[in-house]
Amino acid sequence: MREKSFDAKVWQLLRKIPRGRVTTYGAIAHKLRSKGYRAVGMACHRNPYAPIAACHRVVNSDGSIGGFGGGVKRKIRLLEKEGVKVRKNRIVDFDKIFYKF
DNA sequence: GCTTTGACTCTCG
DNA sequence: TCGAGAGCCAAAG
Repeated sequence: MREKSFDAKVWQLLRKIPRGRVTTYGAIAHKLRSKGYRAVGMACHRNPYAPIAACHRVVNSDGSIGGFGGGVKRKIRLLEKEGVKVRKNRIVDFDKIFYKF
């Protein structure tokens, strides 16, 4: 695996996130040796692996949901369904469910 | 090939 | 706790 665009790498990483766990754009960017936090977010938005890449499991560094194509509410709903508790657009026990690569 | 945009993050008040 | 401003990277036009 190589010769892939920055976005492709992001999608590959997202798919590694276990269910019930969340990560941050910064963590992904750091893993990619880049500071393109924003680029990571765009990769999710442009992600063709919608159901494969856990774009909804990626949140802001503060544990806030951030944004989601289609509605943040939708993202929260998915997270709660996976076992992640969300309170006022913020992840509960974010430090505990935070997935480190 | 340069300019604009975006699902971000950090710092200051 | 919340709001505003500045900085960084990559893809699309």
